[in-house]
Amino acid sequence: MKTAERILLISLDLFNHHGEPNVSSVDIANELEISPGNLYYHFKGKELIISALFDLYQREMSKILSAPNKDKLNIEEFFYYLLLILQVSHKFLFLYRNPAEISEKYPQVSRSFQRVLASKQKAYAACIQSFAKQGLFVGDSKRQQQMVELLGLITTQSPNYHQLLGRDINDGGYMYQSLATILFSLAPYFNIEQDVFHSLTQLIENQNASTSDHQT
Amino acid sequence: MKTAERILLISLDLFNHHGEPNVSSVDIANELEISPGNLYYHFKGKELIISALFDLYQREMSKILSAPNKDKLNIEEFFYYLLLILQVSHKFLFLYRNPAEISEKYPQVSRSFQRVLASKQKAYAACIQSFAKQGLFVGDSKRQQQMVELLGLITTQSPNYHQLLGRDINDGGYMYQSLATILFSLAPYFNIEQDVFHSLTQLIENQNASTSDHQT
DNA sequence: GTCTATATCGGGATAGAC
DNA sequence: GTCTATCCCGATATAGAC
Repeated sequence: MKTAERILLISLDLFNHHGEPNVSSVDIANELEISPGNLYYHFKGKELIISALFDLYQREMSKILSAPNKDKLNIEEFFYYLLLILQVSHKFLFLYRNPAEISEKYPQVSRSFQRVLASKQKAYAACIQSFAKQGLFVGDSKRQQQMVELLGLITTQSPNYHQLLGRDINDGGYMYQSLATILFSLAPYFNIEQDVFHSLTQLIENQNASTSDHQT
Repeated sequence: MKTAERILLISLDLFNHHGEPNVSSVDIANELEISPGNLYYHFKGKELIISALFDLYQREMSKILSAPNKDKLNIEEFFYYLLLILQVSHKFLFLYRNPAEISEKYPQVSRSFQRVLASKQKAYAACIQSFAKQGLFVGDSKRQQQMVELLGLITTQSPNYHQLLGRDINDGGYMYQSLATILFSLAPYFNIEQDVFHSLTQLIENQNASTSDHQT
């Protein structure tokens, strides 16, 4: 593997685990067992590493966002869609962790990030609207908007929340808990058969159990 | 006002606005128009400032948490209770912003913080349980737990969420939006008269409007 | 209590040899 | 492409005068 690529992968890993500000260029170089000088040959500063990582994130996220045919989405597809989004977000966790700092230190990245998130919200809105049209979601436009807001909150902030409470988030088990929470909030507004709801619940719980065996 | 106290107040303000890691001791000294040496006379390092601030937070928060008589809580009281919690959290916003970093740099504070949050979750659970006993909340214990989880997520993470989307959070207007979101998620599981629900919605919206006139 | 001056340290950044 | 050596700078921390 090329050095430049290795740098990005290791940096991503370190940023996700320790938080971007806690990782210095020297840390990255040490972890790779190369010299700081060499690191700077490939990326002239942490800022460039971060924007390269952000580009990766952006590409992966927009691929997913544009994927579903939102005209006749069903509920299982929707939850799978949410899971994909959670997984990409998890892969680039560090971006979600300190909005205040990112926007102070890397305003460029921050603005692009906000655009990505805005299009994510738009995609959610499209999904809910599609459900409403199909008669699956029962609620006026204000409630639809509330639902979109709640989806955004849960999908972007649940890792922070779990970490705040001191839970281990590295294994990503929190993602299934997030899906369960979404299902919980969504269900009352949803016009779905009991067995679909039930099987979806089971599915999420099983996944959750399989990743969280060793948690508190 | 004593210098030590002034230091705490200014530090709190700077931390909340710019994020703790972006504020150096010199910044604090400059803002106060005192010398760095003088600052160190009062607090030997940022760490001590932070734990002093945390003590203030802890005291204010536990006063609120212990306040309500949870035996026969009504819904209006509950929302007022939530508002108080949101307000204290907002006052000490910086604590909520970077769980990863706080826990790496100040493990002591981080652990105490987790204890406070745990007791907050307990208080939510007690409220929901009380509602359930009064027949106001309709849902098995699993749903009650989900509700507690969602309350925790919304009340701790909504400022991060709004900031992530680039919204201005300094005026605290997001708090009413959070209450609206909570009402939205809670309502379907709640057995309340239409007019109570309606007046509560109105109340929250009016408050929201009065703070968010100048927002996007 | 408050100041000035200074020491120390770590991260960011670059030059030049290999 | 990679290394070593070095520089710069900002943040932390302390000593000693007033």
